[in-house]
Amino acid sequence: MPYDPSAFPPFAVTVDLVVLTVRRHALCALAVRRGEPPFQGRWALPGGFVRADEDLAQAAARELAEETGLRTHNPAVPAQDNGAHLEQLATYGDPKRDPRMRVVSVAHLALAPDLPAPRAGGDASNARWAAVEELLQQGGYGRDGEPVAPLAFDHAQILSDGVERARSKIEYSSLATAFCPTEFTVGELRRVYEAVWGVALDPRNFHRKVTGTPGFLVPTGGTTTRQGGRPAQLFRAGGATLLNPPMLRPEV
Amino acid sequence: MPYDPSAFPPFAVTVDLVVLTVRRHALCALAVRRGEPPFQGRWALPGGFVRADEDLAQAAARELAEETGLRTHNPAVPAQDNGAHLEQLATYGDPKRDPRMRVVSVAHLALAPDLPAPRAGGDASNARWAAVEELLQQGGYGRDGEPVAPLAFDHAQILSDGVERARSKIEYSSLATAFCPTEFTVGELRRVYEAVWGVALDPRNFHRKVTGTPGFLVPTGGTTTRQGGRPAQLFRAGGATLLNPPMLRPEV
DNA sequence: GTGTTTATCGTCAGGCAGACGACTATGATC
DNA sequence: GATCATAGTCGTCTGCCTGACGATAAACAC
Repeated sequence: MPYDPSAFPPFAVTVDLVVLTVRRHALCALAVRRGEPPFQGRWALPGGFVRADEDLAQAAARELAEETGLRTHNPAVPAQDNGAHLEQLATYGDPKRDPRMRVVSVAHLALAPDLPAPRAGGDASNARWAAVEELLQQGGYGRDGEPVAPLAFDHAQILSDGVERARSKIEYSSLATAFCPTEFTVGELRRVYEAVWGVALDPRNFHRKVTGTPGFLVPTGGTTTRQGGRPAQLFRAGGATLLNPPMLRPEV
Repeated sequence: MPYDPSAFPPFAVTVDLVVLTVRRHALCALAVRRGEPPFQGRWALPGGFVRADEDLAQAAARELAEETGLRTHNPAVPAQDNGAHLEQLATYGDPKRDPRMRVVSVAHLALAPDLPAPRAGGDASNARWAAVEELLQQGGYGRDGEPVAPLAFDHAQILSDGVERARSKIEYSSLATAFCPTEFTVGELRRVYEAVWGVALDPRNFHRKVTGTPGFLVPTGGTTTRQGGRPAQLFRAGGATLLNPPMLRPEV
């Protein structure tokens, strides 16, 4: 027994993605250039319509795969593969957020290691990793001196919310490992925290903390010198998802 | 320039509400009885369609007012009034969650003090406060011996997510005061924590903790004996929204 | 007055975090 | 190959917070 369609207003439902990674000590987000109005030529978050037979999480995973080639791993399964972490962020439904029609966007947050190069449907020039700081500054000039236009729609707000979610969530969960390759060193993990929080952490206290938290890190036995200096132990993410006690973000 | 409506599937968008309060030392949620199919006669969370010109938060606030008469206070303004706290929870969009058609529900979480009596559009017999524990148990028997039917749709999942959000959020924010009247005692606040977490807390350590956290509580100067025993100081919620250090939920 | 209830203050030991010294093992440079 | 720079790892110390719990205070019921 379908509803009388006149009994409620019809909406378009989309998923938008905040895809974060850490590159060159900076927190970066995936941005795509819009090829059509509105906001033609401006940068935006990747996203698209939810299909008729699709769950929201499925739609987000599909969009993520289309834009980056990344698989999503099931949160119930420990992070063994190189898949990205994906979770729902929030939903944005201001009646005027899209000038064309009523669109409700279910934003998702994805965290990925540095490996992948962007590929927006095969067209790399229309997708890039940009420093979050750069994407969020209003009307300034980017690192290359070009003027920076604000993100399309309410995507600056969405990106800001996603970054805040990531910043707080790595405090009390093992999510920071989602930014790292399968095997990583304590120093690499520390640089993730430093990039996401934008602070400097004491390497000695950090090492004590993460190696002392049960279930956070599992040593693989191997070592690496890819960061220079003394060889460092390699670790994989442990089974723990919630850190107790949590990592403490230094005061500002 | 409107979209071609055939370019995307149309959705109905609703808001559903998880309205929590603490009554008689138990965490309770507002439930309404469904008057029509599907799930006719079953209990469900209050909610309704988002109107064409309405923001999601507006729709949630409107539904909350319709069901409880509660005003919502702006999170930017300190909680001076008796308004409820309202925040977006998560969005549920499984294609089969409503058998009639494709409905995406943006669930919201509301926290309210004990005062209000339910009034589902004027019909009190179709709305009630029920212990969360009772609403979430599958196929058991309630306190009154009546058999308990599970909540309609995916509302058990939504309620469960809302409760979990509340449980974790009172750890690191001053949100527990949203369950209290404007003026309250340390003991009353402690009983809120005990009801939400389902644990017993040491009154002495709790008192030291909350009175020692800057910005959490502001003494009003008054006292009360409404709980019996020695008169207790009255407090209002302070300006702080984030607690640092957080309240610690005891291990299970 | 005695007992009960609730609020509030104090004490003490254990644990964790921040600050920081010291040592180790690599690659780079001369 | 000696020296330097870099990064990793182990310890120490001190202060703060927490949990456990004793003791006191101020109301009410009888």
